Amino acid sequence: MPFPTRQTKKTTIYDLAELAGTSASAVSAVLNGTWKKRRISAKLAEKVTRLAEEQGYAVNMQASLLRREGSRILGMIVPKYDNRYFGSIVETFETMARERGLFPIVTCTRRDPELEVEAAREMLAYQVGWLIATGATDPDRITDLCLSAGVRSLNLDLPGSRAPSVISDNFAGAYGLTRRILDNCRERLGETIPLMFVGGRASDHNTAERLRGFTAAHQDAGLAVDPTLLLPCGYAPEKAEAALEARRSAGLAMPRGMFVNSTISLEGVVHWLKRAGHAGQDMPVMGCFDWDPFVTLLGGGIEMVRQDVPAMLRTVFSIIDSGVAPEPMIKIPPIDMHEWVES
Amino acid sequence: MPFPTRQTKKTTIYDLAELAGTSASAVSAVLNGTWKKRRISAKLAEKVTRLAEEQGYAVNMQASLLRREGSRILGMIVPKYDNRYFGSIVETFETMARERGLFPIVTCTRRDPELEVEAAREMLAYQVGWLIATGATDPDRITDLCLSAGVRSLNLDLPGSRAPSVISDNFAGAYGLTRRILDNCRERLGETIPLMFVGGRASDHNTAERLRGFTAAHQDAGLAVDPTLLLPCGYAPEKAEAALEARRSAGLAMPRGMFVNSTISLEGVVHWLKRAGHAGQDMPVMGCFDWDPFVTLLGGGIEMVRQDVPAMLRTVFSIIDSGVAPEPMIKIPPIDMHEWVES
DNA sequence: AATCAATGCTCCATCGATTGCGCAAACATG
DNA sequence: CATGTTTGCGCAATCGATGGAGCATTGATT
Repeated sequence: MPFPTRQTKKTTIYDLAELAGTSASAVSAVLNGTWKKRRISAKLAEKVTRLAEEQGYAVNMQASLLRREGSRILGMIVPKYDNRYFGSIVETFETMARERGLFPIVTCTRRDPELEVEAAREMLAYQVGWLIATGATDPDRITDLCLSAGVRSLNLDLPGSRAPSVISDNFAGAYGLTRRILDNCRERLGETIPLMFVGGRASDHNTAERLRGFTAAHQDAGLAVDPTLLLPCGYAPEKAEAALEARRSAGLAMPRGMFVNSTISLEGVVHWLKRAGHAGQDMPVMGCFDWDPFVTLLGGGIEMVRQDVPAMLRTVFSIIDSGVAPEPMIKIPPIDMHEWVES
Repeated sequence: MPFPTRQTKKTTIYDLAELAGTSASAVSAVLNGTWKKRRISAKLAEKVTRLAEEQGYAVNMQASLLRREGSRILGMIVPKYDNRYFGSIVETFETMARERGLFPIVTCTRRDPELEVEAAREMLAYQVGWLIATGATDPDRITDLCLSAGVRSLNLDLPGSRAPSVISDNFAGAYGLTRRILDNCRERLGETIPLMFVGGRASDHNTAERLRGFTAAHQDAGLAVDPTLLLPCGYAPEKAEAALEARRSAGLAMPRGMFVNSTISLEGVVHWLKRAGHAGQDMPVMGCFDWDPFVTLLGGGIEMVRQDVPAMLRTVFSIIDSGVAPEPMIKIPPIDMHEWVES
């Protein structure tokens, strides 16, 4: 059975004006709440409101925004929806935008630099008032687009140099995480050993900072970082898996302690460990920069760092609300997550 | 250091017209590609294009869409971003919309019926051409809103009665999953026993269908379903955990086999199992309706059903492209996922 | 009764892009 | 040279909502 869907004409304020026997501007005033200022009687207001309800009227935002001055739209671009971190960023962003009567538009760019720029252009065409570039591969390119369109922008998660940036304190987070992994090594392996670092892009700021924290923690523990153990192979699970597999087929030993740079990389790491038979007692001592509930439940006492999304977005919105950022780069301390360990 | 961001005026086609020494309509024609039809010379076209580039011009979609007839915007509402299923729905939706030159707007309603309606209204105000209601608690309410606004709508994941619906074949998926769990019971426990059913809402179509599949599989295995083991307690992890804890404190025995109705419920279940000390050898034989990579890696041989998101969205877009649905409810078979088991 | 203020609304320009219509100029044809 | 035809572009109305300005009523005041 075919199932066509009719396409009726939309009700406008002119239709309502006709039905109510009044003018379009009166209807407009009633429906956008300025009717008291414009001295429309309560009686007419009620009548119009009732008619609007009956007719299922919805204001045409296109027309409304065209006429109004400032845009009520907030744009956000985000790399992926496949992990809890970005998922909660988007969810929190939408909630906070709506609390302010703003309309959030979010779009995902799949870590594709071309798509990132394309999406930013589209958002500008839709007259966003702000553009939040989350985890962008080239934040400054987006900032430039926004500047030339007269739109304010912010960087989130990954910093840029030409717009205010709100990011995690990656150095401190990585330093603490590394120390916790090393402590676990001492406890479980009886010795501290240089850890492997897997995942992320060496070119991005966050990975660089995390490597710096990783290195500092090693030094403070009296350990030298083993450069052959640094594998910033990208974010996709397959990349991490391939990097580990390459090491194995080169005859290199399995690392006994690991710092994994995201849950999405961890996915590849754990998969490889299972396939390679290192999943049980033989599992390395691990930590992950990012949080996922199932990782908590994975066993093996994996340490995690949970980025403080609510604090990050409170900061983002305080900048949006005030129009001013206190400093060009704001670092939010992440939260240590100790895995619940079987007793 | 304060970090203010300037807000310059936006370039319009009138600005470009002035710079190029031509009219706004010529500029418009050049920039929207209709210039050949309107017999604008290639020379002028090139000049305008160059100027637009230089000035960082972006069309004002508000104005453009106001004048144009059909909307190029697709709206989608989605309950949550906290699991792989909805994440991939959104990602696939955005990708496929963009492939068609359409602009996707997605918003998350946190399973809140009020917010759902509110979000739908907002989408209508933004003149979406279609509204895809994903996992809506009250799809028909949204359909009605759309109908009265003359906007076409579709239901995804959870069906409604007044708009075409694209959903998973929940009965078949649950039937197969239940059989697989029962098979694993025979293998690991030496006997097949009635399973527990945890998570979801008894009132929603999917949960009802899955319960039907669950029941049919029990019958076909010669087992009676134990009604005290049916716990459709909602989707939040805490709900599942609380339901299990309530059973425990009532002195009821731990089930030895479980059908969990979503990864998000599984999160609560696994957490409870760990806390209650049932995580190791004592872990029940489990299956989950939905897929998550870390669950694959969790151990314990958890069977999963992965809903076929690409197929579901291909179907959605074939309806959007053609404007016609072959039938009111289209069921997409989900995919069995067998956990990789340690050898 | 005349004046003034308050009340309750309407008129119309405007936001930026689109598009039907039409008007010159260039060119072709007989 | 007169009459089409093509090329190249501009004019002005339009989409729906908004808000400044202004115009009738009604009521209050002296």
